Amino acid sequence: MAVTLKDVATMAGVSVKTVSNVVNGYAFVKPENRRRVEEALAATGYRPNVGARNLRRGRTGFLALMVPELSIPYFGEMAGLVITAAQRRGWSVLIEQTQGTRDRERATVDSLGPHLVDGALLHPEALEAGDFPDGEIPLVLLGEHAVDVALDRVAIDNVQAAHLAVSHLVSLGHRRIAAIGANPKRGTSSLRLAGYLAALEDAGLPSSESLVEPVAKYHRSEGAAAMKRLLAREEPPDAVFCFNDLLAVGALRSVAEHGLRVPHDIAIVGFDNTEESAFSLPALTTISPDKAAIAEAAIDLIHGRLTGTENAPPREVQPPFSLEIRESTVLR
Amino acid sequence: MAVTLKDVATMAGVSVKTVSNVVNGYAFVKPENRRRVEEALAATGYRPNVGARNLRRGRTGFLALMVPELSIPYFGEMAGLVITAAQRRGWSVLIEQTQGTRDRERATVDSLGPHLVDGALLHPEALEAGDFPDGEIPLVLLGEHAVDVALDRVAIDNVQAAHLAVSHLVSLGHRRIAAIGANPKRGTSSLRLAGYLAALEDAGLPSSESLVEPVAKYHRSEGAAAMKRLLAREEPPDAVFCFNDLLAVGALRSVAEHGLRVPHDIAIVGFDNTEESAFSLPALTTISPDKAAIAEAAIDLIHGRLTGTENAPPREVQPPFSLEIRESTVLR
DNA sequence: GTGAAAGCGCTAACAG
DNA sequence: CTGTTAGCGCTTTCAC
Repeated sequence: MAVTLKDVATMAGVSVKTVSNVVNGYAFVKPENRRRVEEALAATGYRPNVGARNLRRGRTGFLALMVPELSIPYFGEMAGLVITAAQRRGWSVLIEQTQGTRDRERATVDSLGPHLVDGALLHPEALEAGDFPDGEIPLVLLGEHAVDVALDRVAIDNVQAAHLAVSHLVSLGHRRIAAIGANPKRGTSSLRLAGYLAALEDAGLPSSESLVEPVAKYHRSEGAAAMKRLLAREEPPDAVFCFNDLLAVGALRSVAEHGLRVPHDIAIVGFDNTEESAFSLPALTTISPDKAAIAEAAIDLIHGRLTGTENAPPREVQPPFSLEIRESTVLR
Repeated sequence: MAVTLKDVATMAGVSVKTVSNVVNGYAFVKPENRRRVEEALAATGYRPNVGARNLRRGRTGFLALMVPELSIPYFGEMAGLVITAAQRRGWSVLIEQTQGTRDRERATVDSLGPHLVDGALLHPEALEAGDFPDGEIPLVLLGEHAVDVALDRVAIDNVQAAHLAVSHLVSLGHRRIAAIGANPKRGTSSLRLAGYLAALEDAGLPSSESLVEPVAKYHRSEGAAAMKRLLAREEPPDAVFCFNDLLAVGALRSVAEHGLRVPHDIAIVGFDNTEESAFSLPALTTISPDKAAIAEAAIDLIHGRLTGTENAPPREVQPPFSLEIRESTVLR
């Protein structure tokens, strides 16, 4: 069996309290006792029972991170950064996958008691306003989801980012700029769509939705299929703004299979700056959100709620982003 | 404050035990009482305190998964599958990242008390035999790491897989087959290297290590750099076996930048069949381990240790793998 | 400075 | 069938 505080106390000939004091770094312990306790600690290889400690303290030491799918590069990268950021505050991270379905998201959110985790970072895809539990633990929303709920939120300015991406295409002289990624079923993509339309309008280009290709999922295969549809049109576009890098990678493939070249015949811009996008052929021009800043901000928000002013109004943090210009729009 | 079992009991006018029985689905409860308890449960919105329950039961409901980096596609995909497999057994998964350094791996492994998690799946990169703690909780090793320690282990047959990949290249008529990925500092790549060398030998080709390019990390940039070195040689290879897909993707880029074509001038094979590899240009021929089977097997092993015969000798499971033939070796 | 004792919320005996 | 009673291992009053 595992060594308990009591075992150590008996061995050192002191009370549990004293051992607890030593273990928790309490300063005022008689040197003599401290020495004996430390010896016993070392001899037994004592390790605190985190569960018991947390039961007593009323915290768990865990944070939950809810994402659609870890196999999607953006979420894999974000999860890695969140884990790193959480670690600095002494938290371990528990990951839940929802596949982006409302059912799974609701089930996950419902299971998040204050006993299980101290807080949670949510990347919802389909959750609606009423689905959120009443603030037992601090929740932070990640990403652009448009749901209207009074929670802390961290996301880059998606409208501006999309605007920047499309303006880049405009400045390169493209006139028929399509978009891949609108998703009518979910509010998810509305901001990027808005930024796209606004940029066209600002450029004096016809900003209808006729050049917008919807997709069901933000996966490579959907990007490829959408690009095929675009290329089959009477007047194919001369540039495409994809709502994420995965879609853009798929689009790249369809363009190549069609015998056309990027960026000569069609320019392509992605979104997320996943590591993969720097190595595709051609490398993708893409919106690069400061992912580390997103992770840090989210962890800080949770930490703030837990320590400071519990009932402050919801905060919204917008980390910086930039446009990473690569070969898919500008040939080196 | 959160609702406790006691609150519900008071409200329903029964004892905690009865409420506990209802909550835990114990069959024999007087219908009348059951009804009242269920009402109270619903009225209060009671949710069990997992921490307390586990403290009592001596289990935690958590499993740890240790990987180098979640942003590496293979690990992102594996983590996703592990979480899914664990969920079916009622476990939540805690993810720890080590960057593949021995220090961080050791720190992680040391922190894995029986109080924190019920078991752990480890994907060590640099850990050595003596670094493992003495079996307080069931540990399962993932991947080909060559360390010699008496633990359950799940990995495809890396020697055979590498052999298959290289034999494919041989059967296509290639004679100067290089390898990218040997890593002298770590034992990690020794099996794939062995398979590569064996395949060359079996084919009657000179199997020296002269065509082997070492890398420090299995990242795209290292693959690109290694391929550059290969292309700068007096006699460049006509095919390359990369020890993972990331290296292969990097290699693909260097070949393109060099003005050569894959597979016409150089054929390339990867390893892992990450989703990205199906969409690179050209799509990668790659070894495809059955990742879902790996995840399932690992979870089953932990489960087995926890329920069944604790002290059975270590088991080694070798899930199936296959060769996914794509454009980087055979033009469609 | 340190010990004794209470109890965090829950489940597992053990009576009844 | 159900109530009472002990703890799980820890931290925290509160005395001494």
